[in-house]
Amino acid sequence: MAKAIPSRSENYSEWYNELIKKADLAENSAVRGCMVIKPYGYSIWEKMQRALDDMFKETGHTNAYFPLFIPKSYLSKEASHVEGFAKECAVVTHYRLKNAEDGSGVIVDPEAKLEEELIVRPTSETVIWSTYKNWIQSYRDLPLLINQWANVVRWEMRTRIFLRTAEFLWQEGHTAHATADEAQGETRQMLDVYARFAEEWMAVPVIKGAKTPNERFAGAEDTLCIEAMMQDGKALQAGTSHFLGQNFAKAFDVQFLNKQNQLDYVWGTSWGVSTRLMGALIMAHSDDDGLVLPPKLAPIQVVIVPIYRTEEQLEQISAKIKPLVQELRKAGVSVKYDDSDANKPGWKFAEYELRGVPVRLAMGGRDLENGTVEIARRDLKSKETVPFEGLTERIKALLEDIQQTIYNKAKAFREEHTFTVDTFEEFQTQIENGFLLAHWDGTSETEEAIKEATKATIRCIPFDQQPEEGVCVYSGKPSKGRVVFARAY
RNA sequence: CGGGGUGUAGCGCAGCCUGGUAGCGCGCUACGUUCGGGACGUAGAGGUCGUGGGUUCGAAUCCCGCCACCCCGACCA
Repeated sequence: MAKAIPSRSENYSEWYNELIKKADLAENSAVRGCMVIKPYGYSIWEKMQRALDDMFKETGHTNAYFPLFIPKSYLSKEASHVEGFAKECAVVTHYRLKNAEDGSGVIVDPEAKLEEELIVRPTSETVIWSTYKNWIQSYRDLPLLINQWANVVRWEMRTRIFLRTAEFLWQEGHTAHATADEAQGETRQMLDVYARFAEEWMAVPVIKGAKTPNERFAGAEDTLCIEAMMQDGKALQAGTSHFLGQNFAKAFDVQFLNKQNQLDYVWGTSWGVSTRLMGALIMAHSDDDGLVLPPKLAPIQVVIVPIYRTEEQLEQISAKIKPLVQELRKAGVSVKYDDSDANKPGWKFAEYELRGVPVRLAMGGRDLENGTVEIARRDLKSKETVPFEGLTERIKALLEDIQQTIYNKAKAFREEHTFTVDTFEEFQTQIENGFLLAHWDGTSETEEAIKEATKATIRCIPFDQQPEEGVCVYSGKPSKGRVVFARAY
């Protein structure tokens, strides 16, 4: 069998790039740093969107849409926000083109300069809070719980498909509340939603925690995150939820009359996950033969391949398979019967493995005689011959088992690659291998120094941190608990 | 944005050093044989050699600019 993609051990990032191309998920576009998400990849994203959107609705949010363009003056209203994003903004300066006089093509019409430049949104806090000002007068208008699905642009220096592209798709929730407590509750609630989505749908275990002040979102009082481990031991920030305090309310003058008839600024949150989740999904589970998808997000959960010599044989097989396909669909299983004559069975097997289809059935002459079918699972690369009867129930159970098995595998991997370290020497050798739990003195200086020396950052101060007296792995100063260090994407 | 590398058919590559008819494998088309792990034979189709200049009788090949991608840094979801 021809090797379709490089192995993870040979070259991890080449494996990642080739896998994305060969599995038909996405490709680079003609535009620097921007990707084309292909139909197969996009259908995974749609499944993610659907599940997340349902969870947002269940927690009381509604969707809305705000403009792509942000007046330049809005961005500068919140001081630390503009500082965080200024270096990576695309700016619209003109609104018209014209034919060049030398006939060389079209040029920007210098006559058509905008009075005020427009920023292509890198995130929408500013345009949304400027709108909320008009929507909120009273505590009766609160809480305001809104989400939008959108694209944003951040002019990154170095891009990687799905993980960091100049344009990416995401959702951003923006909420306003009457009290700090309520906003903090919302911040935590949405982080929990993200964690549940990552673990139950993506089968990716995550660590929930808070960012250090250094790593906080520009304009936030507190940033919560979920962190996942990839198969090279590096961390990927999979979602963030920010408590904005009254920062944006003050910057955009969003005040309300509370029940005591006093004027006060509202409390805000924002939270988001992006197409970066696609990168997490790929890197968490896939192997050297291709993609491994959790059944809950797989566009095709079951593929059925007939094996035949003659037209008659194919007809006999199809006569058995087609009712099964109907039955599976009725049971909510997405299934593809690949009876195309274009490729041979062996080719199809390899192709669907590359695309990460969780379950494959094969039926040939032998099975016709015996009333059996061959059933193979992608995650373990195992196969067995089973009776044709009762297949629907068997497949439903198998899909659940695969979902759980790949979650358990990813979790076991993370545990095997998480180390408790107490000396800086240990820290420096073990940081190659995964996550480190180490004491930290709580200062930005130490955090920076460790980053400088090891390229590792504090991924989060975990919520489930055990109170434990200790000394900082770097400075030797006192610490009250261990934080998670790792190299990150 | 700094350092290194790559760009030739849909994909993977050779040719470039030493300028002179653009090649190989896979894929594609047709027909036949095949079909339980990426089949085989025969006959075909497919190229502004990334792009713009320059040198030359002549440029994929030599020189300069630009663009894109990959790897390593700094920055970041």
